[in-house]
Amino acid sequence: MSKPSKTAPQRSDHETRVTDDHHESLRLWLRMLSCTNLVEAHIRSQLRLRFQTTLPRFDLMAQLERHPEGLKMGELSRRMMVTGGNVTGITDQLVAEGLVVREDNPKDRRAYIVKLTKEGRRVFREWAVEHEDWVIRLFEGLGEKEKKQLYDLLARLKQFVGSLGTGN
Amino acid sequence: MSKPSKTAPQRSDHETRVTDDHHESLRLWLRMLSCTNLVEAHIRSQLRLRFQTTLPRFDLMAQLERHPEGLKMGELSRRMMVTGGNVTGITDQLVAEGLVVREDNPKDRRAYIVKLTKEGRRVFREWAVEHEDWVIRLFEGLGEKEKKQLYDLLARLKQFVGSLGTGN
DNA sequence: CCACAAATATTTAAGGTTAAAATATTGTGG
DNA sequence: CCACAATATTTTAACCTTAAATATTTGTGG
Repeated sequence: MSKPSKTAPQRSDHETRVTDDHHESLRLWLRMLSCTNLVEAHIRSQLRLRFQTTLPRFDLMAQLERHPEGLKMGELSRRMMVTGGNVTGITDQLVAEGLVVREDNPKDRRAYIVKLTKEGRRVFREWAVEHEDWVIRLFEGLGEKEKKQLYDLLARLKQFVGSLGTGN
Repeated sequence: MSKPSKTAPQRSDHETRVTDDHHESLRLWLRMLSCTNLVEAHIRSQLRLRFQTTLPRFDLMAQLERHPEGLKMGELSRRMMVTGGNVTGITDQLVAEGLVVREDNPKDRRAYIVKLTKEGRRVFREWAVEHEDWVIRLFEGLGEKEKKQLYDLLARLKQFVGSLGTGN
């Protein structure tokens, strides 16, 4: 399907098809990237305006909110899909702001357990409600059915890309 | 739950554990974000390994390649969706590397015209071929029809989000 | 012509990001 | 017990990114 090939099919062959596919995938990727950038820019801007915070800070707290038992630095780094050194810096800030704590782990003194503080939980719950509102508004251009379609297509993409290994 | 099983692969990204029915848009957004991050990580890694360059550098050159007449700094910044100060730094590097030039514009001495050099065009053409190859492999998990569906859904999303204004 | 707003680009300060090196702890085989 | 690999985190250097402040030039109304 969709290999109509407006060009002279005098030799409709492998090369032609590969070339078409290249352009399709590339255009799809660029569109996906700009969509994500647009949404992300909105959210960053709102986090800054409304809560004087940043997306990585928010993201780290969101991970901890889903894991009340606490997470190690390395777990945070994997879940946030950033490198470990990065988590160190962001955690330092949040500790300084009193929103998270590093708890010593007597079982393994290499690894902390990072948790939200009481204040961190309180603050994050407020933020999360408003954050979800922004997201809902940003995706209002799609209907229920479209959202589900998009969700499912992205599931397939994610699974495939994830299966290719971390990318050396 | 209190014991982090070592065997569980644990997808480990933005998307884990948001299973409430009423949070469709949020889940969709988190999935979209992690898809984009996965693909982007692959590409950054390859650009670094294969060409010792970075995504912003590559992106700037890609914009110039599509506009042989040259672009002003501000145009680059809009197309790349980054702030102007950013483009200054990346352009400085590429000029130092001999891949782009700032041409003085006698019509308006506020604005340069930035273009690829001959060497820049040569190098970018090589890079672009391989870059397209990476992208097509990353999206091979989707069929033709699925790619088209995804492309169209993202078009709707992009148009809607774009219509909301810049947000601040 | 002149004052001044608008447009363009750069600089600055603060923070996010990475890969690689360094540090510290744990576990294991000999 | 000891050497040594594996694990967990931090540090470092380089780069990307932003928002705000600073020139510089252009255009316009008076």
